[in-house]
Amino acid sequence: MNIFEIYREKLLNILKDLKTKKVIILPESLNSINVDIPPAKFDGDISSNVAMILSKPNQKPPDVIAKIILKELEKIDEIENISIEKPGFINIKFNKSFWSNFLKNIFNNEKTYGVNLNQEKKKYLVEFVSANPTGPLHVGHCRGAILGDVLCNLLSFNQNIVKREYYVNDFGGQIIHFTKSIYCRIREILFNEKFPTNNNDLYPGDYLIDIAKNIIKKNKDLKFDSFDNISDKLTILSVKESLNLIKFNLKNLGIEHDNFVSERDIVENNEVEKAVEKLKKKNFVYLGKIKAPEGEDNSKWVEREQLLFKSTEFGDDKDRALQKEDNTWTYFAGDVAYHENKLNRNFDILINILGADHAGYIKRITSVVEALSGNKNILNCKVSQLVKLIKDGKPFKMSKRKGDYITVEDLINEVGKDATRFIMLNRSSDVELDFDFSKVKEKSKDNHLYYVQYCYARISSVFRNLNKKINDEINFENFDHIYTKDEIKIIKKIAEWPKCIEVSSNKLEPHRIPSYLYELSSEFHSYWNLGKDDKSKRFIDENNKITNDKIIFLKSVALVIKSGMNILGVDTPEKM
RNA sequence: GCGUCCGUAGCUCAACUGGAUAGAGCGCCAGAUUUCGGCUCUGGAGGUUCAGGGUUCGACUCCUUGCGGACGCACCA
Repeated sequence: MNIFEIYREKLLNILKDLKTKKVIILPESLNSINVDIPPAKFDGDISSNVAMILSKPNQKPPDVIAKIILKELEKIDEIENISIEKPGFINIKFNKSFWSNFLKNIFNNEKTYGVNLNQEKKKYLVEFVSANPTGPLHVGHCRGAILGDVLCNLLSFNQNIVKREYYVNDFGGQIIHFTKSIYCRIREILFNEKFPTNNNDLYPGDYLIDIAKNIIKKNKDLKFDSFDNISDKLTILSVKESLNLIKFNLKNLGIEHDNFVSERDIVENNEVEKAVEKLKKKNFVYLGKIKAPEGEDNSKWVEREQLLFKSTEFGDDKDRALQKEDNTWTYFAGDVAYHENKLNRNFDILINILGADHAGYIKRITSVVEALSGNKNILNCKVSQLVKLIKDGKPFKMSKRKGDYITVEDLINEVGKDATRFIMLNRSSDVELDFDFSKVKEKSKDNHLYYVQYCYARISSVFRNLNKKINDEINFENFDHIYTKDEIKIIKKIAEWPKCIEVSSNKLEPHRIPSYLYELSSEFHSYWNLGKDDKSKRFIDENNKITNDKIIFLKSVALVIKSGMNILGVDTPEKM
């Protein structure tokens, strides 16, 4: 039940009809014809730009075209009034009973209200977080994690098949350093050997001590007398422990991945060789040299002949190295193999969520996916910009105990899962985000999460006071109630919900959802406040009764809020 | 030097892949309510959308040049 979609269809049918009658000529594409919400001042419910689009091919001014279409639209019963505005917009106003029919239709199929049913269903693979398994998650990972999770929720809400994936970088230099750090901590615990403080490669964080203790406890038979003897086994154990830490953090954020892919497995299964071989066959690999970047300190730069991928053919600014000096694979080579692995699993769309600091990586990875698949549009990378934490108007750091990081755990302990998720999603991921602790904890209109949750709680309280359940069946017999102007304003907002979902999922930009929910809540609270002065506008009357139309009205608001909050992964408590 | 993202009200940000007179919240001003200057409610002021040029019926949105800010620019992951 998307009234914008329905009326777009109706318009297109009218156009096709007029075309066969040779009244008008249609342009090649009808995509730019849309049905929208008119600005509030025009007293219309929906509007269309159709006349402007048809103006050129027909060589007639828009208002002339608009008048032709208007005549056809007038035949539709539920339309009360049509007007043509300045350049040629057509504004449609529905009659009053339209809105009760609309609500009735929502509850005919309440589970799919908002779902874009006309959209083609696809198989998505969303890779997100993929933080190095060398410690707990910190705030920097948090925004991308939530963005990825909510995109998945959104896509599956729209009935697509979605897999959440985490790429575990359990291979390479960082992991060796990490394992060595764990080894030193174990020696510290078991043999009282002082942890080296002069080695910058080692990880200093205190959480390593906990990991070390866990490993000792779970592996009583292991001997820690030589790093070389134990490093293979210890690497696996260390990665496992720190991955557990990450999974715990993610769980507290309400996030669970379907699949963890290990870089080590990719390398050890010779998938890198196979992927590079494939690129070679397609002639995208050669031996060559890379120039040092300009404007930086290049004193240490050594130019050297090496195996390169021709990413410049796809618009990258330089070709990218596949092999290191010692002939082992670069991180990029591993990622090439990983993406070949993804491609072989037959998804329609791959989505990667990256942090702002990895934005420079996008060009080469999209290049290589295009090279491997021949498909330019299969991989879609989303970047989430930085988060600035603010307390008392100043940027601040929370936990010194755990190194310089502010961890996800700190954040959740401080403000909770729901607030973290809601605030992180409140802005476009393209924009830096201020995360203001004092505001997040405030119980006022300023706190958007609180305001939306409060709306749901108020609705729940009505049902509670009446000893009714919000999920009780609705009686639609003889339902043709005429809603008031104030109510219709809110019902119109409810009608916008499918549009909000459509735009959010097409652009992969879920930040519209919190904004939408805030607007809906705001209108609902205003309506609620009207009941202060005007008792007829209260939901429960003097005799402690409620009318059927008000139940339906309340339930429709609750339905949309609940459904929106589900997508955001945020709770809707019935009492606050 | 190059690449990516951003620049909108005093502040924090929206603007439905190019639509109409650019919208919210906070702050400010004026009222209402209130045992209070706090909370809540109603209304109001506030804009050359960083600057210039271009594309068209129509530009915050697209192209181009410049300015300003953030991030990145190994064989590290």
